[in-house]
Amino acid sequence: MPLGATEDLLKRLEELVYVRKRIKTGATLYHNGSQFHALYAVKSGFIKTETLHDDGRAQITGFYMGGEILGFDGIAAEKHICTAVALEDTEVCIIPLDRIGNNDHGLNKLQNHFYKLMSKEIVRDHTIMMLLGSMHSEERLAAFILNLSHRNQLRGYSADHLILRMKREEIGSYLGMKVETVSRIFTHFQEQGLLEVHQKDIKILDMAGLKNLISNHSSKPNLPSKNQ
Amino acid sequence: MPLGATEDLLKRLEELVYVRKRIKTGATLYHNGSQFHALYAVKSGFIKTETLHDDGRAQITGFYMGGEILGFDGIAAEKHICTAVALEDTEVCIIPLDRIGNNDHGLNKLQNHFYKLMSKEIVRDHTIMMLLGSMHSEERLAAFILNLSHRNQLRGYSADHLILRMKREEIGSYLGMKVETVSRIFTHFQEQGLLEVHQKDIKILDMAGLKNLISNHSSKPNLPSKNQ
DNA sequence: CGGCATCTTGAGTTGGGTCAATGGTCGTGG
DNA sequence: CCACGACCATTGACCCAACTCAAGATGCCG
Repeated sequence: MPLGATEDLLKRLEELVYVRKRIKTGATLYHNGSQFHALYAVKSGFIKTETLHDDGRAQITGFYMGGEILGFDGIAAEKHICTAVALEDTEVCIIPLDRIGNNDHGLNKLQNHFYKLMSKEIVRDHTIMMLLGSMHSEERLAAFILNLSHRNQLRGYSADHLILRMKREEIGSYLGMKVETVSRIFTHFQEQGLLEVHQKDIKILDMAGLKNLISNHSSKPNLPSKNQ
Repeated sequence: MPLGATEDLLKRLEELVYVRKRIKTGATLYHNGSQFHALYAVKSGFIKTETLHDDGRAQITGFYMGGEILGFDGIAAEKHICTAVALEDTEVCIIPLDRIGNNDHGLNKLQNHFYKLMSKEIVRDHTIMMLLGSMHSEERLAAFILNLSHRNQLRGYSADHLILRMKREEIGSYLGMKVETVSRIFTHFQEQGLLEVHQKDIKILDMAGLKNLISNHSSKPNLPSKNQ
């Protein structure tokens, strides 16, 4: 989720909210069903959120890296509807939501910021719905890589060198496909000269080629619908 | 999107926000890319929102009926990222967002309500990601029908009699499948004695059977992932 | 160096897509 | 009131993208 110029917000938050928390690789920050207490801003590290279905199926709903905020799902019912797990040692800032409501200190802008953040999360979700609902596997993976690249860049890192924090299975869960498919597509992209892949170390060789893959490919399920 | 006991909020809004708007069948409330001005509460009627991809592909991201609020996607960048189209003659209340920010009149609770509504939208989106990412077509359609039924019930109507406001193609776009598949599954459900289908008029004959279909069926893409 | 987890690759199957034809339903005009 | 045409829904036959199952390969950690 590209947060853009949220840096100022984060700085202001740091002044207000000094409570930090460290989560070790594999540990959970909150659980599906647990009471909602606060939002969390990722300081460093990497977190995945996943929803569990009754029958055991899981869907990863998001990956969060430095500068991004998670936990918005918990506000609605005051309990979380997904589980947040650290994929590497991670440090978060805890943001109790009531702080945001009490705007005695001219924090009105903060409120607006939060509306925007939540809206951004909604926009992100719509993008993923688009991915899942109307793109082929190759397009989804290309879009995923490009998104990670973009976020890497926003955080001041290279746009064409990524180190994946999640395993293939998790990419698959996020993008709605099986591990084997993810793996095959990585191989394929490498054969096409789009990527150079060494396990979790990815170099983007042909950014334009990847982008092209998304916009030019033909449709899967749906055509534009001119209602009426 | 089940909004539950939002009735009181709507009532209070009505006092504040007397601006109404009527949208005829097929007309749009706002467009992809247009400036964000306000949120909209559906008074009566039915609205779909759809995102357009550059290459012409479309994905329907939501259906909104009486008592539900749309437009949250526009807050982030102050422009809408989807298009809202009325599927039948519809009346909405216009909710300019700045009203929510200015809480001189003890509207703090209103703010919190809005956080909750946005969070609910996020939760809803996660549910759909789950649908699209890890369920088979039959399960998706079953979940869709059950969701409509539930919302119908919340609004005081029958739980087992629905009149679909959208066409098959739109259901397909929302659920990530083609019209033909939607149609075949309706036929199949009818053969199974789960539904009685006459065009857009749907009677649910076996609610339990539909629910069962969702939780008991085996997985498609992903198994639970016990990280580490 | 061995054991375990993750990733890759292959072969075979299938759910759902494509294409094409038919059947309903509704609104409009003669 | 009926006929025509437009749009939508259904059905069938065929096909392919992605899944399943089954080895291997690779890498990691004790």
